[in-house]
Amino acid sequence: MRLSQFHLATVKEVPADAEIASHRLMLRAGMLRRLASGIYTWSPLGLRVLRKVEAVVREEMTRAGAIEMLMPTMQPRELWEESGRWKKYGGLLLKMTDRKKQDYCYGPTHEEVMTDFARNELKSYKQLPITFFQIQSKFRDEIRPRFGVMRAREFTMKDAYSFHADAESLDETYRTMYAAYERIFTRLGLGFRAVQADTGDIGGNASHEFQVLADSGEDAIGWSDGSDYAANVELAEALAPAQARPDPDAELSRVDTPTQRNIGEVTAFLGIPPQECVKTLLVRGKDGLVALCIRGDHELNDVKAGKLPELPGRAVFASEEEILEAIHIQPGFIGPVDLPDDIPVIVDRSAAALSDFVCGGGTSGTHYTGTNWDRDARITRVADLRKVVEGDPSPDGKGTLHIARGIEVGHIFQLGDKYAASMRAKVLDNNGKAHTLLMGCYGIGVSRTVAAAIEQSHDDRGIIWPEPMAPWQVAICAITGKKTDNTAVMETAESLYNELTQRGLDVVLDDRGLRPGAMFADMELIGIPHRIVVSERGIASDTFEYRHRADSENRSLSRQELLELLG
RNA sequence: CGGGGUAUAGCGCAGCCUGGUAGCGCACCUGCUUUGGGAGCAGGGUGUCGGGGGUUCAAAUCCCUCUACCCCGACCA
Repeated sequence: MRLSQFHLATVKEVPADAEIASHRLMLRAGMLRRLASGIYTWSPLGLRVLRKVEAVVREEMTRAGAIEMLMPTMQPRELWEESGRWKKYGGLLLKMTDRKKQDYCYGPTHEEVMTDFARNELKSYKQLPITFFQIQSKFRDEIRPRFGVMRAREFTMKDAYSFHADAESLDETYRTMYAAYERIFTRLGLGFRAVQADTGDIGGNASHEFQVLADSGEDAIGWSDGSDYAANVELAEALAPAQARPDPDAELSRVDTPTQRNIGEVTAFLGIPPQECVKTLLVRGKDGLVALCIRGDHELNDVKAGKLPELPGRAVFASEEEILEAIHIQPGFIGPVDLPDDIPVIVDRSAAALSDFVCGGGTSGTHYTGTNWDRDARITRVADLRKVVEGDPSPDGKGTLHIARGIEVGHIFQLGDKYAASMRAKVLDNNGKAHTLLMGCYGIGVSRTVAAAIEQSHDDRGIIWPEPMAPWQVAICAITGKKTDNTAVMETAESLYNELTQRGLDVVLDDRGLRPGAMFADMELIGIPHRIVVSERGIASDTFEYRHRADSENRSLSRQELLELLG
């Protein structure tokens, strides 16, 4: 590619609303243009990168035995009614109506269409196992799109679906896909970690997320330093403290805390550490309010809480009005001591292990000290309710947990018969008997992966692409200089360009005739891994100036050395 | 959806409080000079001041309203 024939549109200034490095740099490099909230145009430069990611994904999926196909973005309501997700999927599902008043949605995922395809195409166990995949646009009407393509509403996803006669086969393909994902993210040059994950709304059994490690990541993952245990904190189990609860030795007494409503204020006021406090959170249960008690220094894990049998599948905090109506205690002063008997009290393992603790006093402006379970307060049940924190013991008993931030770029699930059963997708076994298909699904956020790579690899000058993702591997900058006769420079540059291209390298020739500083700044901003400068100076000494994007020094190389270096 | 904010040239912003000729930087166009780290000088404005309504002799500015976007919290590739 000759840059003079391309559309490169870098900018020095960026829109003020770009918050994170990848979004800022994608805009500055001119990879993206925002069309509407969470909806982006990929410029020619951006598309080159997107296509590189797609190519690696496609290659590895094919290597893993998956077969590419393409499903529509528009999906009829009937299929989503069959699976029960037309309503259940909620506001994320963008719905629309055609001129005949037929309802459709823009596909946020393709389990329904895929299962419909499978039940029509697959008749016999002899066709199994089989895995299909596609790379295609999805639309999810996110409540709050942000960070450019990191959390866009329209985005590019690779989604694959496998079909099986039995659980062993599903498990085998799941492991194959897991390995394929490791290969994909490794090949793309990303620092990532596979972690155990919650199955969320998609449902099913086993599930892993592939998280690119980056401080700006929206997910928190817990990993052990003593084993290969790693899990999304939504899922990571918080074990009960090793030591048994000490016997009570304090009297229960009520102290005035006139304006101290939260743990920070109460602990500062009473001069005690937060781990000696119990906070009581009221959430909406299936039947009235439910109290959740956790230690003052811990945070509620709402995914774990949502799975409690007392809750309707998700944890939603009760409003102040609901609380006042039900128990006549102001939030901030609620404790387990004075709760009405019809409110279940679910206590986190760590909170249950406390003695002589501080909790809400049950009347405005007071707290209890010296509180003890059983003697002073009722426990309906002890459960794992909190988020794991740095320093917790690993749930597998080996090592200590650490918390890292991650960007979820891939997610694989064993769905089992979740969709096949409701949509009656069956095949005949070797006895001619119909069996419901088992299913796995495997997603990669292709466009998000582009942003994640930048998040993980950039500096103050711009993007530093891992070579397999770079829009071009090599940039040749032709410095034509002040003399009118620059034929020598251009001829040398073009001959080098031709030679490298013939060797299979993806090369861009910057023949725009800009000043050197402007060329260098552009090539650094758009993150080209290898930069070669062709100038009169170099021609005079029969060398090329070379610099890798990650280096800070130039190297002077002969043509032969250069060719060897670039392989 | 709750809370906070913004909307003026392609981008980043000032002007608004205290109503009176639409402005700055970058980018862009023309010319000359310049050419190894985002060049200099001179000239050029490309605008429905987000939309609608109101107050006023006069509205970017004051009032009402609508819309869009952004940030902080509940979703997911």
